[in-house]
Amino acid sequence: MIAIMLEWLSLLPRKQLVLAGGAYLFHRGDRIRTMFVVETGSITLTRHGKSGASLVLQRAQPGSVLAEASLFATTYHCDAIADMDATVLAVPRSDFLRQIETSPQFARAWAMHLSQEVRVARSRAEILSLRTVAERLDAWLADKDALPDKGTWKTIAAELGTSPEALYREIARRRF
Amino acid sequence: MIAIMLEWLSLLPRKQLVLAGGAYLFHRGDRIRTMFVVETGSITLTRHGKSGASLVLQRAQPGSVLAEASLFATTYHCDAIADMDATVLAVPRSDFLRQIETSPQFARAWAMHLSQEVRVARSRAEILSLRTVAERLDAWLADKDALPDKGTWKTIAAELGTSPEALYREIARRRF
DNA sequence: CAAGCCACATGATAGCTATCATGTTGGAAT
DNA sequence: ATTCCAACATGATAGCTATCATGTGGCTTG
Repeated sequence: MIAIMLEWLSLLPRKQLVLAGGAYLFHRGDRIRTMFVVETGSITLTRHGKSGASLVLQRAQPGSVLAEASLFATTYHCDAIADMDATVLAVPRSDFLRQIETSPQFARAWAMHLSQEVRVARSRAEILSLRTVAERLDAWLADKDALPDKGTWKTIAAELGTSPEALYREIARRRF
Repeated sequence: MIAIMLEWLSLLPRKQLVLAGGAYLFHRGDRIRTMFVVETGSITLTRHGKSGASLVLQRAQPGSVLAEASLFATTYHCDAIADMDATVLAVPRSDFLRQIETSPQFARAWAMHLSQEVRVARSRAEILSLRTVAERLDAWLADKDALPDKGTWKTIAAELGTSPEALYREIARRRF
């Protein structure tokens, strides 16, 4: 029942863009004409403040839709840069909007996608608001009900906002 | 341009529910028939794992829609409890769905609401993944471009996942 | 106007984690 | 089978923050 936007996009006219690592997909202020979905690699959306400080808004992995809110804006409010070599699918925004308006199934899939992203992002934020690695792992497990698979722990550590070492230690502590 | 779902709901049949602090609005496993919006007070959604560990999925303040993903599920996957005395508006899910299907404006408002929530939650998660209070405040400022108003610092501290004292110190440090 | 409360403020200390260093191991590739 | 690499593992240390304590000032309330 997990809707994959990539599949739905196969119904729409689209182009593939190839980006070298470090290349910009768009800049803040650019006019929005297109919706993007990451196919391979990864794209990071960053907002830069006046003071030079910056804030990551999204780390888009394969399958992720970029800047969902851009569907309803006229210009981008952030920069998009390829962290590594990447490919993205580009769908004209007008086609995307028309599809939402004319296909109830597509509109439903879009709403489900957004709801899911909200749920995931909120969970992550709540986990990260916990203070110790032990608490964060507990909370993560409340959502998964099983210890993470070996080979992926480093990734989980990043998801938990901690260092791999700290996670190794916490897991080791639980083997008794 | 900020869509307030509460306003849109005035178009739909709805009831007001009054909850005492500590009361459950729904339990995991309950059949979903209704969409809720918090009017006053606050409602927390919590998922409990087998091991006894728990994860907060959402802290809904006035104006927040509860468990947006429940629009497409048959039963709840979490518990909803009133942190304090609260009132919520209840809209039959069938009416909500029909409104989305029949009113393009409503569907658009719903999609905008979801996009906004995604953006906010992702930003918060990225801020919380930073290690020091200084970095978190910088990131927060990149989004706001101004120091927080006095009288709200405690709230900001919670948003930054830190203690009020730590935030006071960091702000004090910047007054030079 | 006095009392009370709450946010702001700052010092001291303990505790947890990031980081660096240094192995160990298991699987992939040749 | 040997090499190579990345994940897993664990020790030591420095640094940052949570927490407790204690104080100050402004605003509300009676």
